[in-house]
Amino acid sequence: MSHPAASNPVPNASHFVEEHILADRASGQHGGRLNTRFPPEPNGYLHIGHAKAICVNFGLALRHGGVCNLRFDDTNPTTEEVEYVESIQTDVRWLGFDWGDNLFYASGFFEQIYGFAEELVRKGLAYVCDLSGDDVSRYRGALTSPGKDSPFRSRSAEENLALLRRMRAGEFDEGSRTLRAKIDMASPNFNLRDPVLYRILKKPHHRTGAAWCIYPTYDYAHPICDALEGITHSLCTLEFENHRPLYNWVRDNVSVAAKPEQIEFARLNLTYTVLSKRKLLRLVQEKRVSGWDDPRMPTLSGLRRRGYTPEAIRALCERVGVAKFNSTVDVVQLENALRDDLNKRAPRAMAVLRPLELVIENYPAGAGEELDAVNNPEDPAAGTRKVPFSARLFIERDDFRADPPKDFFRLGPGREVRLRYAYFVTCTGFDTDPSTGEVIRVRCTYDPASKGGNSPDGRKVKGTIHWVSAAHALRADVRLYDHLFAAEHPEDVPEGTDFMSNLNPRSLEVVSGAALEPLLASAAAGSRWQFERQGYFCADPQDSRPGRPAFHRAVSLKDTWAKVEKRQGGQK
RNA sequence: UACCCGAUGGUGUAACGGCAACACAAGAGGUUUUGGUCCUCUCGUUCCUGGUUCGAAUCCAGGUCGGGUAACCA
Repeated sequence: MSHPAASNPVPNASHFVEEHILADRASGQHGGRLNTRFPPEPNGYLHIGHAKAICVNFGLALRHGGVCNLRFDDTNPTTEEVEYVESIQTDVRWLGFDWGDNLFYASGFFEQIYGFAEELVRKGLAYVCDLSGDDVSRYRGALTSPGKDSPFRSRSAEENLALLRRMRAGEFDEGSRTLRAKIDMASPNFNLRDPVLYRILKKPHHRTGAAWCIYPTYDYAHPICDALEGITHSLCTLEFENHRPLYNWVRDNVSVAAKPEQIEFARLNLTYTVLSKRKLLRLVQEKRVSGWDDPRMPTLSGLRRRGYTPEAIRALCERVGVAKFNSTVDVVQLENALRDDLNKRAPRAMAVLRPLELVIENYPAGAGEELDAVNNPEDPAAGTRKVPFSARLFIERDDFRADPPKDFFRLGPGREVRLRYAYFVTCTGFDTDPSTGEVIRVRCTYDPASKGGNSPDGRKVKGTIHWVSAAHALRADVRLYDHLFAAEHPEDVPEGTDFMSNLNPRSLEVVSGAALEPLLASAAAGSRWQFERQGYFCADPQDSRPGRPAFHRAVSLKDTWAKVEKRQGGQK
């Protein structure tokens, strides 16, 4: 029977899952209700891939007056910890979603899940199997050949029930027995070749403590939790497609009233990034990053610390869409979503990352003044501020060239530029370190008539550069980041190596002694700024010291000049 | 070799049998006190072959290519 969605397109649906749901509601499926769920396993921190699942599940509920539950899928105590339970809640809230009272744990249903196991046993649909792990997998058969029945498959319901109860009571060793569904050892779908429902795990659980020594598997527990919570649409990723028949088997063979349906969609992949909890855990454990919240990590805590906004992440999730094609999104999409958001909101400030002294020879020594600067040209309501100016400034080392190429618009001998919000200055010369040849000071004169950066005589300059008064500069440490991985697809590696070999050795550059405009001394922890002409930066309390703040560069501004220069370099 | 799923510009998505659209990237130009922002323009014989139809990205058949699946992980 075809689904209503197939023959009756639904307007206002932005993707196939939404279309499916709207069709269900229109036809009265699930009593017309919508209840989704986000079911993380608390064995790691949430990352940008989870953000997509969160946005899809919570977003759908929000848009259509439904409910989205947060459920911890904590059926395997060997890898799960409370630290993760807490971070996951923090991250989901930070992303901007609220589960209200609908917080659940699979472990909260353990008693009922077990009860359904006894039901399956009584119905002759499950049996206790004494095969070892190796034998279970041997009996399962291969891709092209059917499996064969376990010798324990035909035990009586009474015997199975007794055995199951003894399993629960802890009478058997870990790994010595399992409860298995009796389905079809010859099924072309491996998931139906008598899947394990319960295994013996003599491990304490972070919520149920020592109450259990048998734990249900995902395939068995998940549909039951969904049904018990009244989930209508159980959304998951593509690799569970083959599990759907098993999902339905469990749902239909235990006495739960609800009939949730599983729908699969493609997970998010990003270039220059790995998104697997196992791999991220390795980066943390092997100390290739400073922790789960290292600003280079694709975790939500890392992105947050880096300066990403929840709005930008949600915008990305909206833009990538929901489909069944396994794709990889260019990481510049993420970066661009942040630029988009922060361009509108972030206050501007001037910050010189690599200071080079600029002396204005005709500006009265020892004098100074305060100049007006616009806080955000995109937002007039943000107002203006005063910036201190004097004869000795710092400018960006990159903004001066002793021998500038033709299309370099910045400062060079004899050239005139605008100091943003200040004056036009003309370079009169520069001093070098006699031993190294390095430029240590640039000299110039200013035009008093150009105060504020205006040119009353209509004179044009191609370049406008930022600056900070040397005497007023706030010294700070600034961390510049590049992709954590140097390869576009980090998992594409030659035989014998793994994704770790693609780590980018230059993913972190610490610039110490940047010169910032004094205003930044009051930057609140986590506040985000645009350092003019450079990028968006976030104040980090963890790395700051008194009088010496630290900033992370969340993302650079687009840099047309860098592109031009690179192209010219490539021509040579 | 079995089963399941998929295929639309460089990338990610849209189209619901009727002019292939949007975002990003790339390129060209314009505006600009950020080489930012903003604006304009350029960039596709919809994987192939055949069929149904007045008409196919869409429906059908066969193929090709890609992904997933043989944990007591989720």
